[in-house]
Amino acid sequence: MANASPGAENQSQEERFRRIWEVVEGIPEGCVLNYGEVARLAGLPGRARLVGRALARAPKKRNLPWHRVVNAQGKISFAADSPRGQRQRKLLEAEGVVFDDDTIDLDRFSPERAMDRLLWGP
DNA sequence: AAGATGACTAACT
DNA sequence: AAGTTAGCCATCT
Repeated sequence: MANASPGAENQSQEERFRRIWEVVEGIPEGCVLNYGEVARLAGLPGRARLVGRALARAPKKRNLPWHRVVNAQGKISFAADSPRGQRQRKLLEAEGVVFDDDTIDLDRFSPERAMDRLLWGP
């Protein structure tokens, strides 16, 4: 039988998650990327929501820098007063990401910009 | 099994 | 500036 096992259908989904996790792992310290961007880089354009799902289901074991993913407005996608929201903000601030009234300047803290800093200096 | 939900976003009011 | 709408689609009820 070609694909009667329940696991077979989940294979491609697992594959997508893995690609998303790989992209997130590639975000340098002190940088952030938004969900849509991560999706694009993972070869899944237009599927920002899938990135959120993938992060929610990421194995703890993997030690993903999940906190470096924020929404397209440069804001944390958890309520600012929620435990998760505060934890994410703390993690980011600890690596030098600056919040301007709950909002991060995505250009300033993009990995692209980090590369420019390396080449041209701050 | 069908409908709601959501760690989203771009495009419109 | 802030709210709504339409795409998105795997998971959860």
